[in-house]
Amino acid sequence: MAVLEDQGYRATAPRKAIVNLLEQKREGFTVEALSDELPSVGRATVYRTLKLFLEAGVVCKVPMMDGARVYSLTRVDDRHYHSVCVRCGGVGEFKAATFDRLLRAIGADIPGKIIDHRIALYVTCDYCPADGGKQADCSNPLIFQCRGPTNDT
Amino acid sequence: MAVLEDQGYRATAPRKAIVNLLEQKREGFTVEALSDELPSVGRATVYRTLKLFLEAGVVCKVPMMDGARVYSLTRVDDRHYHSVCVRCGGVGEFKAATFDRLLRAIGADIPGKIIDHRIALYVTCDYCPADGGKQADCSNPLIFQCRGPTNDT
DNA sequence: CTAAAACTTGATACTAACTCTCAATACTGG
DNA sequence: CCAGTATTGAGAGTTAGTATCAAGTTTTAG
Repeated sequence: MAVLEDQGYRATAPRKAIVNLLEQKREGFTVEALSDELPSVGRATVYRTLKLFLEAGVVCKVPMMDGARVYSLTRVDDRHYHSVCVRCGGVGEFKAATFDRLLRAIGADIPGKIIDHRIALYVTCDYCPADGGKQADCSNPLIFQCRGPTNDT
Repeated sequence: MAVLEDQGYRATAPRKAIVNLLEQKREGFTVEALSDELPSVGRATVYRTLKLFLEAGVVCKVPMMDGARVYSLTRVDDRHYHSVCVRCGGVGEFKAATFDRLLRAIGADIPGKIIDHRIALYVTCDYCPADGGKQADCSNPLIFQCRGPTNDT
């Protein structure tokens, strides 16, 4: 919220309501679903606000395995990658120095310069009830740290 | 085309027309755009055919930087990654053993099992006319081989 | 070769997911 | 409190894609 105010946006009631709801969500969500949970807020406003949040970095847009794209609250501020559990739907964020380094290395092999990338991993997380229980039952911490095999720091 | 017949589909005129057009495309394309270029083929058929081609592995669905998803003819048969030039729009395919290996390693750091991934790199390719000329002028080979830094084979 | 069966097509209707418009409302600084 | 700016909500409009179904093709059995 403060992030928005820093950028000159107002902290209005609808926006607060949305942030509030976002903070409780471990799964990615569609704008439509969010809107349904906030009948007091107009659909257009939810769309507008999410777009605003995306630009402000408050949320990330994450591709699902079926190609659908959902939003997810940003938990790790700087450059990170996403993992999505196909069972509980939890959207995790992780940093991976190795990935970063590898991207640079690959950049050297590719006839061109890498200026951006899109990376998402689909997983079955260890915290899911094995019986495929609901997302709410999953204690996945959602934030990981990956060292990778060649980390030498 | 043969791929389709192997799977029991018929090689009909519309399908041939579509494959034909695809082979000339270096850029990713939307179904809509393709359909415009094939006025003799119904829109629904183009959609159906592309979906069929996607399942048969004849084309890939590649995310653009703005989130739009376009199709692109498959040039490398087995597991590969995509690079998209943001200038010429050329969709390249490359294999990267390092990536594969790294994914496995990261899998060990993540509390869960990686079952799939989505990776795309956005580049400015070296073959583009520096003045940002058209895609047609770009001689990007579209297929690369990336060894990466830790390749020991 | 012929006819029935199976597959494929095209036109159109329909749906989902947004975006746009604009009058009404809420905030803010002075 | 007031004027000016930002924000909102409702609904119309757009875009991309799916569903339906009668008509046309291709294949297969005879």
